[in-house]
Amino acid sequence: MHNIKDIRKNFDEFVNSIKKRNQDLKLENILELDKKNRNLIQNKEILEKEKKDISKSKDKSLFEKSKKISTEIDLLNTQQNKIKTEIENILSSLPNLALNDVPVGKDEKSNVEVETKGEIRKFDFKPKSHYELGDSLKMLDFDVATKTSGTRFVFVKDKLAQLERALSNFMLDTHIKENGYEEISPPLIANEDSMYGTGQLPKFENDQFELKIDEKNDRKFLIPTAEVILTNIVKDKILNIKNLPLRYVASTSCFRKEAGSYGKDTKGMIRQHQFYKVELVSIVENNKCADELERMTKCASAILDKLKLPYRKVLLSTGDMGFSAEKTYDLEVWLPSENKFREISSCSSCGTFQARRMKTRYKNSSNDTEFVGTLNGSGLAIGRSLIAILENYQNADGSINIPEVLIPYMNNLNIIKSK
RNA sequence: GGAGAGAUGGCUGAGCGGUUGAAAGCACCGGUCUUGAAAACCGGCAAAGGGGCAACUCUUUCCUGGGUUCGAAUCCCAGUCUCUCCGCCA
Repeated sequence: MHNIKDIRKNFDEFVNSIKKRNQDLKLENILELDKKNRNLIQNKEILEKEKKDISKSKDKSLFEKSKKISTEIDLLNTQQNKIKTEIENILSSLPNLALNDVPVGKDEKSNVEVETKGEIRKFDFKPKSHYELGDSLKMLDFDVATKTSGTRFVFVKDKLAQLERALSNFMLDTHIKENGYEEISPPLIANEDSMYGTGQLPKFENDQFELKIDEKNDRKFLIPTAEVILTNIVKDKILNIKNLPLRYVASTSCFRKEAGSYGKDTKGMIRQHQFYKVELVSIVENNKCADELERMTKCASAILDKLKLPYRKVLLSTGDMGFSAEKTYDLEVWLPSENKFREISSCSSCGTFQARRMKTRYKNSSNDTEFVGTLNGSGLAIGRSLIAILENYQNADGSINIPEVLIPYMNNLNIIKSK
């Protein structure tokens, strides 16, 4: 959420920056609405003052007049509320502005590779895809998932299910012990307010699974990422600067409709309606976002280092970033079967964008109230990690070696073979 | 599902229909004292919005939305949430 005052002050600049996010916007009338709004506020305040003075004076002869003023105020109020909602509707649908060091571009083609790490393995046989491997191991079952649930679901079974658990525990342990994150096991359902706070609503309602609960007002959604629930921990709060930064980690299921991705990644478990993800969230003083983003990305990439998976780090362009982000690094892991890098983590700084929506503030060193900075990142997506291990650690006979760091989490199993 | 209780500033917690934006305590900030710290004492300390270059000033806000009243944190109605007890259940 942007501050209307800032927009008012630097309108042209604002329009320019928002255009970089590829928004076709109808911003022309926001200044006009703002002007009207402020006029109404001023008129209202005059009347309110008058009314207040009358009631203070306790002068009975003025009571009738006060009544009249009340109806006038009511009138102004309805007018103002209408305009205020209009302004809010516009503001709440505007994406965050990109930082200056973010490459400008329409889409992922303008992303900038920052670094490549790890060794891409040379196979002396044709590497199979994860779904071929999973199928021959009889440990990934898409057909039964289709039967019980529909497309874009999968049954992970036996040793691969264990591997999935192992990945989750390994990542959690690492972030807790080495990176100072606090472990949270959160609700997987978020209310409308929280979804608004992190920016999933109102614009991306179509991507969300909404629950039918027998309640009148409060809408509930399955979380598309733990970011929603972890970030909203601090909703409506004024935090003590001493407690910052707050760093949370959670391993949760995530639920996405993947609306609009028809025909994309339909094979395998790259793109599912439900998947596990270990999520990192940081709440920081707003001038520390940039540093925290570097730190967070390192925390995520360290997992790939430990798993000895080859990957590259990419700085997303203005057109490829998410709605709430001001700067985003993606980590992309190498998938031999596709012969390319695929996203496995996305780390974003949102600046004060989400904090404004959530009303999360802190007192700075001179005791002024300021909005916090929020960041979130995957550390990492579990499903895609599983895929990456299957494909990168496969042997010619279809068996899978277990990455060294995971062996203790697999009860010392070091290879997965079909029975 | 049945029966009660409650929702007030960063936190805890008073509150009478009329200088209550709100007592008190804690926390926080500044000062005195101290070699330093602590303690003690003194002072400051809500947020959002409007106007003003500024000093400053005005308005709104005591869960939310209605209502009564010249005037509502305080009275009435509806809703949301929280807690306690009973029942049921992982």
